[in-house]
Amino acid sequence: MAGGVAELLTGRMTEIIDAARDLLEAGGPEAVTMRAIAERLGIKAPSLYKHFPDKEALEAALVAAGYVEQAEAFAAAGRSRNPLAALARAYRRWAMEHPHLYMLMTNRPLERDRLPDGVEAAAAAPIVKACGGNPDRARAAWAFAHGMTSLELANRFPPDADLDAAWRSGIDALQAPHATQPRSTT
Amino acid sequence: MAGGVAELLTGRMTEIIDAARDLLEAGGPEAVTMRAIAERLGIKAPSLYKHFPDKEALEAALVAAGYVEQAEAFAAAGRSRNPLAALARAYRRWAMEHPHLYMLMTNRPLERDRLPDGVEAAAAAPIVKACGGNPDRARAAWAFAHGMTSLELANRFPPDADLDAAWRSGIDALQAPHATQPRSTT
DNA sequence: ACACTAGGCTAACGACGTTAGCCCGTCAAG
DNA sequence: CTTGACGGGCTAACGTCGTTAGCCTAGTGT
Repeated sequence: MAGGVAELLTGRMTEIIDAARDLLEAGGPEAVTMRAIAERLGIKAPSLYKHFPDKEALEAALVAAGYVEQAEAFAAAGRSRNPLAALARAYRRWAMEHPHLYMLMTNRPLERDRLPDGVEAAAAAPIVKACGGNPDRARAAWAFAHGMTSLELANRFPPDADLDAAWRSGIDALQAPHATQPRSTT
Repeated sequence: MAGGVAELLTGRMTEIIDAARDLLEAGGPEAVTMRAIAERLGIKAPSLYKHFPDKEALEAALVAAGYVEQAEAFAAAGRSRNPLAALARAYRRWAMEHPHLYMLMTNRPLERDRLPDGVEAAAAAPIVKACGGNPDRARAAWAFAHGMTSLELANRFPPDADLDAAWRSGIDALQAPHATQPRSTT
């Protein structure tokens, strides 16, 4: 059984995940209840446990599907010229189109053994490439994008903030163009 | 009415918030139940509703207290030379010391009218100052710090990632607009 | 003396995740 | 055919959660 969670999804499982996702995107996280998922499928809540051991496992599958979809959205942007800016746009865009799913994917610890291996790494790969393979800078850029996105979704910026300008400012700074000296301040 | 939530806290209210906070820091968010808070105070859960209209209001008060405390921790760092780096260290440090509270403060929307006015702004002010008053760059820096912190707390970085290096890389890039070395031979 | 109020209490409701146990259809092996 | 395993439904129920209704008591201002 090694492989952990990388088990294949039976048809019924994907139906369940789709139902959960519809509820999530329509009504936020508190709309995703076992009873509501079941009702949407015309079955009763306990039947869901024939397919997933518990709600957390179901959510983990939802998150995994999200990462796959996200990775697809990023792949195209990664091939652009000025890939960092394009990726940032794609990142923000995807999150704004699926705000609740994005938060489910990033908020809270969510132990990694619930996720198929490498699913996160695949989504992150284009960013690393866009940072010229510098993993520290790539993580910084990822953190910046996630931070902007998370704060925007959580409504943490003042209403008059110019978020486009903030994104530009950050991307601009984090670009790894000239003067990529690891030691800059003497 | 005006003033919103800026009402003063009666003695009993701060006791309740302290109890909630103890539970939060000790057992994570799901340990914070109305019954558990009450038990810690030697009373019963419904009595809490004599002091807070609902659990969300109680959590909002907890979050507000967190912002105040955070702002205090940042104030000192803001007065350092190289304030951006010092603030980043303080930011990360505070979050690591209060991980659950930090997540409660930043995750999920949490409508702002629950918070006393300006409590967020006060915490953000030193960052703006450290960015030479450039608000876009300040927001980018804030987002970077929050992103790094959030991803670290959510266990999103691979175990072998050098987070100190990533922080350094980001701070370095975001420092001042154009390679504004503090003392470049002026 | 009396009413008001702050702040406790018990009982209970409905929604939630979850478990136990039953049942029925399909289908391969005898 | 019969049979037996099993996938995938079902009902009933449990314990926990936030929350409400309604009662009671000690202190206080008039």
